[in-house]
Amino acid sequence: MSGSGKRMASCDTCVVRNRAICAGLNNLELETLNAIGRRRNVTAGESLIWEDDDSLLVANVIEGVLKLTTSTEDGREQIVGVAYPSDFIGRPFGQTSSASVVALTDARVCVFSRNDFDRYAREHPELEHKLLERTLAELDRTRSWMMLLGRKNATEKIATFLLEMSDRLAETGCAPVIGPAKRFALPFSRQQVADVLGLTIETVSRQFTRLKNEQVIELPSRREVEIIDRAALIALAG
Amino acid sequence: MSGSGKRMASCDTCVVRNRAICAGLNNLELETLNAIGRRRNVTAGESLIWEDDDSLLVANVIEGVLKLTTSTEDGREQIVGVAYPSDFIGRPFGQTSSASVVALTDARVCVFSRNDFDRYAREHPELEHKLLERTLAELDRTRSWMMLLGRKNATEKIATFLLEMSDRLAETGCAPVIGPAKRFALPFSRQQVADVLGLTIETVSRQFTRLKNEQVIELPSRREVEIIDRAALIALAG
DNA sequence: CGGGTGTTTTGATTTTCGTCAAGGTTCGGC
DNA sequence: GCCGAACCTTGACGAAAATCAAAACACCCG
Repeated sequence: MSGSGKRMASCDTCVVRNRAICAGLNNLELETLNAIGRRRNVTAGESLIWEDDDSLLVANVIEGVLKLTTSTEDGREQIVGVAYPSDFIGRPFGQTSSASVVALTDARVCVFSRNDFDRYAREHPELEHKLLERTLAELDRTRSWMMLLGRKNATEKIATFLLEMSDRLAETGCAPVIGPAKRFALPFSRQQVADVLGLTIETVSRQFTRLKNEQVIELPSRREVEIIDRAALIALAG
Repeated sequence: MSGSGKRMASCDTCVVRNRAICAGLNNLELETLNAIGRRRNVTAGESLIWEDDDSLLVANVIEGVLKLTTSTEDGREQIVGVAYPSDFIGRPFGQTSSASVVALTDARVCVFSRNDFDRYAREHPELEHKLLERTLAELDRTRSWMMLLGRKNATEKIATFLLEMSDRLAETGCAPVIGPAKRFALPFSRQQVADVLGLTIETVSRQFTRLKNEQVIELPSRREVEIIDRAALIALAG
């Protein structure tokens, strides 16, 4: 038995084993990684990392959704990223983290101390490569979000957001879903949607209502969205 | 002689040799890298990479400043990044580039075909590591810019922008400047400042005028800025 | 040096979204 | 099933920035 006590369950059974940055490691490498990490459950609303803290942790998301946020002193908040299963979170390599990480749903993560992880990564180029690819992809996504924040109006923001949600949440589903989700549960409150899009909660609410009235979407409950007219949504996304 | 014809001048004399991702490579490694890259001059306004193109190139900036932009079909533009000497540009590893790259000033870059670079990088973990550190830093910067785009008002945006310019341009100077630049030449037109901040040119112009009237800055010419009251600027940046 | 072009500034007006305020809805606990 | 708290929606209003328009300025080139 490699693990004892609080060490994590074997990576063999990990549901993100083939999608996270640990994909491609052989059994021996995986065992070493196993030895420095541990599983942790985070309940919705709980913080995993604080802004400007020394960023002691990095982690892989196994299950659930988490938000990355930055805020100003006077309390304005902006969500700068969203982490889904198999995503990597935290800031390796010697900087303090520029964002806090808070669970939006109950979540399960596989955490490492930053130091342990840094050391391990430097010894395993294949893992660093995976991390690099992931970071480049995240940078691309972030940049296209800048376009949204800087140049799109409220309607375009909401439409773009709903389309992205429908794509991202489809990937997460257990069944091999073909294409984007038509109906899904939002992992965000209205305020959090506002914090993603750089809007106020009132504007978000009004836009949702408007899209519902125009039969573009249906809102079966507060947290659920059904896309009725995807083409219209795409047109509105600009 | 390793190089013939259009191959680049030796990296030995490169001014960013110790700051770019090639720092830390030994002479042999550098020679191989030398063999797949070449120097290129880009004049102000010229494109190096087009949005959604197959991104055939990656490059290191040797001298000058370049912008990374994305645009919507209807012509709205957002500058999503700015590259200074020693920065890396382009999208390695198999994706199409999500932004176009255009020179703001005359610039000199050291370009590689994406395929050559990818192959070389995978064989040189030390270089991949440098690239990873750089990408992580860029992601941090981009995220703090999202905060600005989503949650700051015009005054705060302009103040933050001027402070960042003063820091970034100081680093670039030849002399070992201590601290941020008090006076500097903007590499951006008013329209480009607007495209960085998600504002219109008129709003940018009015904010500049206002800061000048309030004696926070001086504007010796269209492209020059002098920071008179840095503390006030910091306070305004929010 | 002067004229033409493109850029920037300034002004007037409109639009969008934020703010403030009140009323509903949902949900969990007792 | 009722109560309270948190969350969401709606409305009226106001402020900030966008838009539209025109004038002023810088710069290039003959």
